[in-house]
Amino acid sequence: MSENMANKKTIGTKQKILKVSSTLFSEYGYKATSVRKIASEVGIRESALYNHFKNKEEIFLCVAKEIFTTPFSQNDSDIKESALKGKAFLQKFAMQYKLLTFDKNNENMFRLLMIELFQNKELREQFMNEFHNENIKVLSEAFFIMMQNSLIRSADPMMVAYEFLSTLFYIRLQITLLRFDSGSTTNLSTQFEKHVEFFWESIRV
Amino acid sequence: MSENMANKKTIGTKQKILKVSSTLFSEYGYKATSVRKIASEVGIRESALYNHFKNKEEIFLCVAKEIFTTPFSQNDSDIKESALKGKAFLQKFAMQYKLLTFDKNNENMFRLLMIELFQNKELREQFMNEFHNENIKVLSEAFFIMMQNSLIRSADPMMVAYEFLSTLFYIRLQITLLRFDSGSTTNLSTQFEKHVEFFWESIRV
DNA sequence: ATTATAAATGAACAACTGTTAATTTAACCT
DNA sequence: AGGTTAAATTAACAGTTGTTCATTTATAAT
Repeated sequence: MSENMANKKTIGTKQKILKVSSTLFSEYGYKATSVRKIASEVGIRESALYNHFKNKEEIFLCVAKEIFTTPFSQNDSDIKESALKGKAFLQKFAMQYKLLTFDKNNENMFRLLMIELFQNKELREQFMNEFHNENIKVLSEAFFIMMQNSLIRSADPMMVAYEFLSTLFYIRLQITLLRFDSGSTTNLSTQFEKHVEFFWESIRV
Repeated sequence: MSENMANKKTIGTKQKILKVSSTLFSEYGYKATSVRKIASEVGIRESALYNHFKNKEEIFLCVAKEIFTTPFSQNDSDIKESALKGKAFLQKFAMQYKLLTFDKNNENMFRLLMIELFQNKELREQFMNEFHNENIKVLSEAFFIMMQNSLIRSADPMMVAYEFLSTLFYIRLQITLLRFDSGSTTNLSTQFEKHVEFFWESIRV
């Protein structure tokens, strides 16, 4: 019971530190975010941070770990099934991508990723693996199945996956940029759907 | 004569400062690059920098100005002519994009752009205007002409331009990331050509 | 009530930041 | 040779950085 309560309180401020840090890091980047700024927004002195984290970098690593917790993951049997639906699969995939783009938390994480991409080697590798390769894998499996069932014209599935994914990424980057300056994204928000339409017309047999 | 020589010397170190700064900024970003580091790599004391630039920001702005000096720019008559060649136009465009990607100086500038994209509003706007809109304009004009001449299937030219450009950007980002870690880009270097091939098959009538 | 433990505080540290001032060095023109 | 001027140096500033340490405060268990 003692541990429970103690933990509860600890986790309370610890979580608060992570939340505040996440916001600050994703706005100003690692270097420009000072431990004093974090502490002041949490409501404690900077020395109190060190009761919860070894140092600034540990805080950052904890925040960065959340970047790649993709909320949607499809297992292989799912893919096999939905890939048979052809266009509907692409629509679903693009819609999930769109949801991530407009989700407040994911938006912050994406911005943090972009800011620190060239500063942090580990982040770079994770970007390649979990952001790129993972999506390419899912997509190319789906395109392969579509080709087998003659839903789309035959080509290198990985190539097709690359083409489909790259535009999604570019749309997301542009939207994130616009929203960072509180700009309107009404024009771009339908881009995901338009992309699927265009792409399907490009590959369907 | 006096002014000439004096200027020559001034421009000598001034240029050297810009060159060194460009390298450092594009590796560590603005905040993490100190004036002392710049000065030491130039071979002077940090106070001597202020004989050439008002402050650190002015150095950065001078460096940043070079980001968008696109070495290739096509005027309207050029576009009209080469667009009629259809696929060849896309190949030429992609090849120029590829050259920029692998050009040492442009590579640094691109990295700097990515690093500071979410830190500098002016850079963000310039990215949108000169990096995105400018290319979209050229491409959509070309696609429009191709549609008029029934070289490609009819669609919204800007939409098609967007689709074509986004993949080029994504390839460039990936190559720049790999090269930053001295990774091999042999797989990706042919991606530009593959993209054109795939895309042309997607739109040709 | 006493004790044990975790969390927060205030103060200080050494290192680093961008920038300024006074001064010296070096190159050029007359 | 003397004078002018730009460019470099040395030294210092005030502020910020991440981090540590001794101390106090608060919480929960015995």
